[in-house]
Amino acid sequence: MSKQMSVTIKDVSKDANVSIKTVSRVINNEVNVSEDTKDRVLQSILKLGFKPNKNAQSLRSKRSYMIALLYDNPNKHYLADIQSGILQVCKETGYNLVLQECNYQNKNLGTEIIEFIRDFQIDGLIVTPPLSDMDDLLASLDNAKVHYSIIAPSDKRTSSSYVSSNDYDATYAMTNEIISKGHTNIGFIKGHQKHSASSLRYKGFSDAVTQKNIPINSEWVKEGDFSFDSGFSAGLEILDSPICPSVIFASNDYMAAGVMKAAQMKGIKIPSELCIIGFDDSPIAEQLWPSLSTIRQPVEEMACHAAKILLGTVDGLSEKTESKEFKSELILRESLISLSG
Amino acid sequence: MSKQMSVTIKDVSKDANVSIKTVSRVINNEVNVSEDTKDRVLQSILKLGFKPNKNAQSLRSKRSYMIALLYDNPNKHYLADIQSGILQVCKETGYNLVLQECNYQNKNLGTEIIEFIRDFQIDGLIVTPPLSDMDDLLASLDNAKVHYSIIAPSDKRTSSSYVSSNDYDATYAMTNEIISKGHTNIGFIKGHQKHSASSLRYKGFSDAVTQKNIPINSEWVKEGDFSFDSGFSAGLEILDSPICPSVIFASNDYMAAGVMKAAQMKGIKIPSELCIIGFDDSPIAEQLWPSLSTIRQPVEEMACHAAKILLGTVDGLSEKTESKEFKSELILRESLISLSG
DNA sequence: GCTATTGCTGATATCGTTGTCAAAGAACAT
DNA sequence: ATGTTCTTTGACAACGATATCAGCAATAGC
Repeated sequence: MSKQMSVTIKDVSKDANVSIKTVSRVINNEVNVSEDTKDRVLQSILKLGFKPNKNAQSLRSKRSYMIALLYDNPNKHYLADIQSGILQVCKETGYNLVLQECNYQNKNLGTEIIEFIRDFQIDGLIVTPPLSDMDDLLASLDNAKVHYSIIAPSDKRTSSSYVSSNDYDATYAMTNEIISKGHTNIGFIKGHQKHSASSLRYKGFSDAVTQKNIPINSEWVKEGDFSFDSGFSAGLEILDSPICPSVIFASNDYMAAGVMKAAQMKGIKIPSELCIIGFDDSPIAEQLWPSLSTIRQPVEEMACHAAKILLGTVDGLSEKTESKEFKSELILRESLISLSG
Repeated sequence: MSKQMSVTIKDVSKDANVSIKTVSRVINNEVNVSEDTKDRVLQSILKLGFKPNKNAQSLRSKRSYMIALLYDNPNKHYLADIQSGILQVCKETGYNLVLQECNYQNKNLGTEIIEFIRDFQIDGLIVTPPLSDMDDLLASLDNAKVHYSIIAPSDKRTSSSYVSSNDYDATYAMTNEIISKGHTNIGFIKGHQKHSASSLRYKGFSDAVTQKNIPINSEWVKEGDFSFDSGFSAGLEILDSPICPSVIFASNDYMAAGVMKAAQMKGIKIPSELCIIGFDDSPIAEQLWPSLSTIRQPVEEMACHAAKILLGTVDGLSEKTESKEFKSELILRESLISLSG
């Protein structure tokens, strides 16, 4: 054991008394290897503790066994959930995950990413919002024949590999829930313009109220950017209106938390004087008091599925997986009650 | 441009009319290349858009230009900050970051990690708590001659490559701040046993009160695990005591948030009836109402520094960087006020 | 019985770099 | 003029895998 040399395919071939090519065949599960030799090779592999050298494999076969996560998202919990989901699949399949932080305003993003993929021979990408909405980026990727799967794209028809959630249906349903509790004065805080989810969520809300003939008061509709601070200032603005709504529906939980803080600072009691609704079921939703009613999206599962889709197209061994829309779930907690009086 | 072949060192060597070895010398900034030929080669590289193939480099030189982040930490914000810090340095140096989630209870962790490093020829590791406290793991790494740098290790003397924070000093100072505001009935919620930070933080607290001859009421000292839920239940227990403390100091912000929720559910007013202190200056600290007094650690900077240390030992080009202890900062917000009456 | 097909196997080239080593020329000392 | 050292350079092997292609049995088809 004085030599720290690692075991190579050559050592295995000697031990099993076959050619290196045959060992390679066994490793890669190729057909046309007799059961007999296959067993012999597998035994030698086990005996010697052989592990194929990934770099050599990559060099020759142009595959790196690495996928990258593309993101430009300030929501750390969201990202962490995405990462967990992907890592689960990676662990099962022996792939590895590389992080690639992007700036969606970067003009050269497409070329830079393609360069990155070439440099490291990354096998595939998982694209997250808001990058999933950048058609020109996706076009560059298509053009360069890069494998990728998208989480929550705006336009599902353009791409065959995606996972999405039913943002529209979710806010639509939640809005009806709000209305059923007797509320008619409802404020809404939109999310970041660049996220397709923002417009979908708003549309679900506005369609629901419009169908019940409830007017939308434009003073109560503000634009945020999914951050706590933007929710906080939007909340202050709305609560400064001459007449206040009895509910504010924010497009995510962080903004809802901002609204809650704004209300509490103004001495407005929640939920008796103001109900607040969020979106995402972030940990903070349950940690606030009163706890936030919100909408749960199975983010981790979605990421898991996205990784499976990607590896299905990239890896011959993995089974093919279909695109899928995930259903959201209404979570009703303390911050929403029936309108009193 | 019909052929999608990438430019290799061979093409460059032809274009510059030198041998491939000379091109290699230029790429790797080796000495003993005349200015003249160096310029010529650099020009050709630029002209042809040559990028060395990382897999070939790795295969031959046994370096992958990848470092891995080892973690087993449920605190997603903490991890996200760590990742950001490391990624900054990676971006500058051309390295890439691979994530490796671990289970600190896994008996074979050491061998599995070493196997992972061998498989992907990972150049170095950054080890985060609680893994940074596992002496046997670090011993395995030393034994396998793996390069690594540690974030917040328990015992700074054993390792030369680490970044740490002054947890003890920070809680000591904060406790004095609390006492200076007239409080003598102080509760404390410890963190996860396995984290060295937990005992350091508690010791800072207990030393400070003991020095002022303030007794520690064991009913007000609970053990949590850094999670919101553990803080919540510890909070409930403490607040069920016959006499309540006027301050509860939690070992991190999530547990502090749990205490706050527990208090608010019981109708206890914060901060007039109960002050709450956290640790970490997580985003939630500012998002709660009243906002949390806490202690800020420069986590992202620390991670940045840890990455620099690692690359200094791994990469000949990067400059050597020293281990460092980072100073924490007291953040005084609404949740701590002077004792009234 | 002879050719065509199929299944299994191995020799050798190859991927794109870096490492080894030797050679050529310049510079310097004797 | 000669030997020694230093600088600069290139030919070729090597890293550890996969790809190509050819060879050899065994089976099938006529």
